[in-house]
Amino acid sequence: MASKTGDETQTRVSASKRSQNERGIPRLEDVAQLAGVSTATVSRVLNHPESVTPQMRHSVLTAVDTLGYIPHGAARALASRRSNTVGAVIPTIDNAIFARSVQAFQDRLFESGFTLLLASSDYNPDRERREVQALVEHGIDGLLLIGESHDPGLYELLSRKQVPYINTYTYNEDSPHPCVGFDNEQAAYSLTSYLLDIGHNNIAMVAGITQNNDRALNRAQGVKRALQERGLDFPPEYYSEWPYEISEGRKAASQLLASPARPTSIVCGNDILALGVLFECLAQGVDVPTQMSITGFDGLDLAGQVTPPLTTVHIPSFEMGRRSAEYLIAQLNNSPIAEKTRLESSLIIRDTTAPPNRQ
Amino acid sequence: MASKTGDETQTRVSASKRSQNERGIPRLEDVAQLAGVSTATVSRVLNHPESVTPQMRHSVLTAVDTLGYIPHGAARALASRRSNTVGAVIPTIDNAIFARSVQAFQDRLFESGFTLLLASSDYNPDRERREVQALVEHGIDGLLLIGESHDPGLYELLSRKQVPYINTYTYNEDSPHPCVGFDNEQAAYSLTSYLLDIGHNNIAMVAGITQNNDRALNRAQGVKRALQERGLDFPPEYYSEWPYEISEGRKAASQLLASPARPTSIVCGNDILALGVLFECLAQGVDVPTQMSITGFDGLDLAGQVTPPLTTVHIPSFEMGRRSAEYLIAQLNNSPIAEKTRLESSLIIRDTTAPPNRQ
DNA sequence: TTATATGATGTAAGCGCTTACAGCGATTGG
DNA sequence: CCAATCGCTGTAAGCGCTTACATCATATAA
Repeated sequence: MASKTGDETQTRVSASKRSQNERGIPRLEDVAQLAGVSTATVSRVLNHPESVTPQMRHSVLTAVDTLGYIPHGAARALASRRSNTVGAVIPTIDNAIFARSVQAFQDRLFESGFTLLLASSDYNPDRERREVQALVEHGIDGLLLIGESHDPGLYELLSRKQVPYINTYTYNEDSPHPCVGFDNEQAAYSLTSYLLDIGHNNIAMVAGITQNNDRALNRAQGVKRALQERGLDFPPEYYSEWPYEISEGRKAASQLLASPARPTSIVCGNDILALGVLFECLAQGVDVPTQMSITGFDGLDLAGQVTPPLTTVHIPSFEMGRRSAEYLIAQLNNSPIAEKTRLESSLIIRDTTAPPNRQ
Repeated sequence: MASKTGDETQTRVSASKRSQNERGIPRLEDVAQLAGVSTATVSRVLNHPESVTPQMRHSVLTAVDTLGYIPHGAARALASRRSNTVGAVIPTIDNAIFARSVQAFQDRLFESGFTLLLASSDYNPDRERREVQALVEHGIDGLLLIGESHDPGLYELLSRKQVPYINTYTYNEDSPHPCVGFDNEQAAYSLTSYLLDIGHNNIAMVAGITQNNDRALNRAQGVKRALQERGLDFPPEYYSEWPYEISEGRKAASQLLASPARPTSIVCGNDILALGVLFECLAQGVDVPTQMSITGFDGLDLAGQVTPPLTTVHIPSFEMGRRSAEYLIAQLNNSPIAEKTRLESSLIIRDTTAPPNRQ
């Protein structure tokens, strides 16, 4: 009866009921037809298998299989108001640290049936807003952002569209936004304090570009606070900002090394910059750590492999990714979950730091 | 007249015409209402602005603006059979080389209005197939893949769904699949020939894992071919395969260095492995290049920054990403474009290679 | 002037799903 | 024994767009 082409019932709607899929791609209706059930039932076995008898389930699944049926995501999203897609906009894809977070984020999402839509903004807030808009248009159910300072239009967009989001790589008690991260300022403060404790009072900083980058800014602020607490400060030539590239780190170091009053240590905004600084020192025959102490930030694998291995701050990149996914999943299920979670970073003291060489 | 809630016309279809969007999110219909035009017109100004009078365009755009309207991607995709979304599945996100390609790929797509859906497979073909399936479900218009050897089910899926795709990081004249890439085998062959030419005949290889990785396999084959051409071959302990990690490269090197008959040079499957090998040699006091020559593959920035800078093969990662995007865009517009494009890699001789030290 | 082409807009039928609701047979309680 | 309940399945109304087609006003040709 139902297993034939049949569309006798004079529903006025279905003037167009193509008995077979044109274009050759099977639709849910084709599955229903082949299994001899209604489309509703097919939809149920696909989405709520427990609400259907085992034999139904079996015959539908068989039909799905023989047709090689693949659900049409857009149609599904339109009808269910859920895309099972989550977005992430990161400053750059070309950074192992973000990569690790994103990997963890994606893996956790995958477990729960979500697909990740990834975009990068190249550290440009305007581009970030546009990327977010594109993602929102594509119907993402949730969004991951790096850091806290974003274009106001971006936040407005999200609230207008009621898209749950999470800021990561940052932790700010007083922020109105949910976040999963660590305290960059505090971490930089501790790191600098360690340097001060072992006797350095001649500290320079090779910072990242702080404009539009709250993480870089907070790190620089943490360093300054530690200094000021001991009555110290940067002379102007001891503080500079650079893009996160090894070659930039080298340039920064070469400036500092050429300075009449060399610092005894260089704090860097991240490991990439620190590696550049280290390589330049080595190239110029400046011994590390006896003649120069160097610190990084991020805890890249690489930092532990170079000679001498780099003193740095390990940040919970994996955990941030995973927890961020969990936050969004919870939001989407209306499960309770903390709006902010603070993770710890830790100082890893290796061989690029030592007390200064008193002369 | 039309600017009011009005739905007097007794169309039977619209039993449900909510005069205003519930849930507060404006729909295209709300824009039409506010602008006093039909939904078709709004759709036109959004998608084919040239087909509409300037004043129409203006008033519609104004309405879009005041409502903060954002198109609903799923609905658009369903109606137009185009998602403006392109997928990419890469083995790992945690590799600067893929990152650069993906960046270029994304940038080019962005120019043409596409959004990138990125996934990673962790070098696992089964997972790759599942990721592709998820992407296809989400309605991607095209797909980028790394390498040529993929699960047969994956290829079948793509052809059944008629999704255009491109293989990259590989170039194979005889493949039935479209590709944009370079010849890994040939590049490895040239590299090895160079080593042979400067006098090495005691060459070991620290390869990547070749299972399910045609690039790694081809590189290993290229090395072997160069060797065999001169009547040489690997003794068993001179060839081994390792995951792409610096620490693995160190382990590999430490085995080789402990061997009774040390090679005079080590060819590595990629730069990461080579860096590990280099670091281990340095740590063990083996001078590079006088006591050991080392080569990498990929041309990471980092490779040129370490001391001594690494001899490696530069691969056209940026170009591959960009060209791949162009291939897919052309396919989607039915524009003519070559099915295969061969790009060049180039040998970069730096300071980790030198003639062997005759003793 | 009238017929015809032209260009801009409106009408409404879907795109392929999900899901509220209705229907129906089997079970259960009184 | 009948009504109420329960568990499963089917019916059909959308979800928010795009686009073929119809319509209408205006320009053009004859």
